[in-house]
Amino acid sequence: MELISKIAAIPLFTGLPLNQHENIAAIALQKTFKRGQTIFAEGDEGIGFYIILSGRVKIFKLSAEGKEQILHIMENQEPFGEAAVFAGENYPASAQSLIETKVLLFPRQAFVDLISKNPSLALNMLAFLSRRLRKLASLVEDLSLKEVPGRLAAYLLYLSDRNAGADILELDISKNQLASLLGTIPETLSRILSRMGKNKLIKSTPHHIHILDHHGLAQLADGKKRVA
Amino acid sequence: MELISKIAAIPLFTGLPLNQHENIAAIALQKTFKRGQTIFAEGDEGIGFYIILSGRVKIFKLSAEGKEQILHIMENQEPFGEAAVFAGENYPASAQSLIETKVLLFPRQAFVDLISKNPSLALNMLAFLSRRLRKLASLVEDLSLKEVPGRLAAYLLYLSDRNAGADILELDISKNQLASLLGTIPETLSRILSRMGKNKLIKSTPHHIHILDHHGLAQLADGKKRVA
DNA sequence: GCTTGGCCTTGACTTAAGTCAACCATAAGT
DNA sequence: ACTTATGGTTGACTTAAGTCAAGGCCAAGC
Repeated sequence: MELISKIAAIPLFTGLPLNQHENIAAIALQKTFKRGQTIFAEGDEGIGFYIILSGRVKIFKLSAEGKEQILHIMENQEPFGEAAVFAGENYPASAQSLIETKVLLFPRQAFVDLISKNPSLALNMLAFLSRRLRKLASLVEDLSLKEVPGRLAAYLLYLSDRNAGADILELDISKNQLASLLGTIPETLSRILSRMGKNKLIKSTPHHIHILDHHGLAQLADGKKRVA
Repeated sequence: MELISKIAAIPLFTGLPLNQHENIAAIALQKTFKRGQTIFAEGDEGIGFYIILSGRVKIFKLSAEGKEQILHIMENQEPFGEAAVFAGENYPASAQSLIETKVLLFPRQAFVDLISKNPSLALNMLAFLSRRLRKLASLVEDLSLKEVPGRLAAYLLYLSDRNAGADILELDISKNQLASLLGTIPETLSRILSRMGKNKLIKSTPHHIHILDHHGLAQLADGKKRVA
């Protein structure tokens, strides 16, 4: 069956005995969300966790006044909502699709049963949670210890790294969303992009950013330089 | 042996088959750190993870200019440094003892072996990592979406909750450290404590904070009010 | 007793980034 | 083709919180 081959390709499930893929497929539910749909909201009961088959999802928190802080942007075959499965009973943040998105939903109890019979699945999950923890720790560091130009520089270098050091980056999220990911607002982001442009660090167009000076961005990212 | 009974009492190890406690004890190393000692630094090779037997440890990040952001304060029987065991190979943040501290160190590979043979240990660990993830997400939320008075109010209420809703809180960390935990600096913290005092929300003394108005603090914490 | 050094507080000043508001450009809908 | 959103940019202004500097307080040590 087709679902099994999809599951076999998911990093979280690599290294498992092959027959386990069937068991996993047996408990998974396929779901589709259109652009902008809420998958779950902070505080909702944690019915299970999700893996993205295609599309893109933001995980975020909202303030009382409606300001949004994005914690992660999930793509590809990444899992999300796991924290609610293993601790507490509700989701610690909200999830919304940014574009049309297909996911697998793994109901809580069935997945816990599965994991308690598969040590290597447990270890995979531990690795994923640990990586998530690292990313969040680094977000805290950025928010607390860097100013916005530094955060942006770090993010651009991160994108470049993910694309084998490419100089031309395609922005897969809107600049509004990027501002929210960086913990700022669109106006500030816009001003800083333009300052970076004047400093010949980057060239910004609506959907792409061209990196002109990797080294300069790196200095910005770790606070060794400022942008005029 | 005494070590085994200590291990049996640690939350991470509850629900395990009794004979496993011996195996756990067999791989644990006891260590003692004096006040102010570095247990590991960000980027160090992750040799294993720790559980606190007594004392207090801060987990933190440092900026280029030396500003510090505390991610967690660990006490009692809490584990730390796990992220380095299950993903990546180095510690994502630094750890330093705040007072004299005794820990157990579990070497990486030995513990991974143990966990892959004990599903309930794996599930316990998943629960701990998930809770850590929640706490970090909430720190991000605080840093990004609340101002300092709101963060402080939230922290005071959290302390009060942990003490069965007590009104008189003993500060177990210095105000300098508290400032670092809240993502600010001692001067700002000091000013805000004094503003809260003038607003009859709290009464601050060197080592204690007396909560006068729970409701008012709660409103501050979720941005429904401000402090003059 | 006096001195030293943390720790904390207070004041005067600076600054990064947020708010408010106007405006432009591109894409979509009638 | 015109209108309407939506996303993005720019300018003038405000503000929370940081910096720099001075001073107070208490405990530890000579």
